[in-house]
Amino acid sequence: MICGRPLVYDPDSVLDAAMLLFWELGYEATSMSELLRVMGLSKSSLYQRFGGKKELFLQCMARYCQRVEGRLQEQLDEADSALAFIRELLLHATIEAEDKKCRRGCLLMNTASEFAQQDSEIAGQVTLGFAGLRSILQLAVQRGQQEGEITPKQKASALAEYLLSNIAGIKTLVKGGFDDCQIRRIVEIALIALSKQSR
Amino acid sequence: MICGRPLVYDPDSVLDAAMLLFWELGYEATSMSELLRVMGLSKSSLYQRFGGKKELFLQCMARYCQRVEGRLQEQLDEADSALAFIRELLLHATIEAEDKKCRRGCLLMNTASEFAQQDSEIAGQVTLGFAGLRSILQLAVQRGQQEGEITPKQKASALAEYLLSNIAGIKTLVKGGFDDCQIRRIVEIALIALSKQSR
DNA sequence: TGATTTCTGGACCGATCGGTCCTAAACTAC
DNA sequence: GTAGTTTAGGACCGATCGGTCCAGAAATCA
Repeated sequence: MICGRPLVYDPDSVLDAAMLLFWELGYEATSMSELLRVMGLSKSSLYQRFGGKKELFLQCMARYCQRVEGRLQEQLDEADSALAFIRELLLHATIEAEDKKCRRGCLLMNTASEFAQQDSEIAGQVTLGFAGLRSILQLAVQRGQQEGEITPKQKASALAEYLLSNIAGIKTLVKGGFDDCQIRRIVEIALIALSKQSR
Repeated sequence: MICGRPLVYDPDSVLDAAMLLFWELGYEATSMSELLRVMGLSKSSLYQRFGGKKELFLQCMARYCQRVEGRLQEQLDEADSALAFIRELLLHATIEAEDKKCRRGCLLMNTASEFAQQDSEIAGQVTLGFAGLRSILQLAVQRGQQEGEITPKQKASALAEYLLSNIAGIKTLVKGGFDDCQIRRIVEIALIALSKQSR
């Protein structure tokens, strides 16, 4: 049995702290020294446990995606109707749009925007994250179609991608300074395309 | 009359070079040394003429917004129908979605995403840019309503914001790796909300 | 020609970047 | 106890960051 000096920190919680900082500032604007500060551990501990900055970031991304997907799946399961779930999801951005400061948006969207396709590893993680969200949205759309609240005239996959696009767009506008009233108006229009009367 | 040594560079064209680099890499990931390289001038010239990195960036932003707004206004004026103009605008992102590399998106959206509301000067420039785009989109929607291709049941301003959101969302998905077929499907769904039959 | 003005090239600056490495501490197994 | 193993702290690294400054070049004006 191999067992040396025990850790004095909880790997999960320090990873959460790092995730929050990356989420708020973005990858480039986050320095290792700030990460060390919020994670509360020494340089050698960070490098030994998590690798370098990029590796740490990838772990944060994976953790973020996993957590978001879990939460959404849960909310979808508990929702009275799939359409209500989708509306709440789109309206979620209004929370950040109400108070001005600290609009961190969505780590996945932020990363897609910051890196585009410049780094293959990060692009891969972004693709994974998008696929995860897309599949949950697709399930929601399919359920909505069965429940009769969403038009069956469009493929569920296409509507899911449309919704993903709207989430990304709304997050961007909130970051750009849009307020919650504007966002609410956008959401209501965005939902029109889902409605049964369309086309 | 005061007149010293003449400039050996064209201020407009070096500003364009800087704009392209910021556009491709984002603010944080762009270094002064790289800017000097692509602009082809010496450090003292850059600092004397454009101020520091942030001032240079703000000038690039302003130039970008001004140029984009001009181009869009022109295209709208020349368009056969306002709806056709809007469709083309949304489909514009498919160009970058066709070939994989170098997906720089839109400098304005990128900046909104990178800075959120963290820097007041930059946030102000982003707000200005959004307002400019919004007003052009609103003109287009109004014209489309007059032409009978866009529903009069929604306010033009709300539809304009909805379109802005969709542009932002599509740009983000393209950066995240979506291909042109997926984008085309999203655009067609996004346009449903504008159609006269809706609601 | 000389004075004045402006621009250019690059030396130079402290600070910070991400990252390595070495020593000591804390634990288990024997 | 001692050996073996893993963690923690922090000194230290070269590179690069954005930015300043100064000497000299190139123009106009007297």
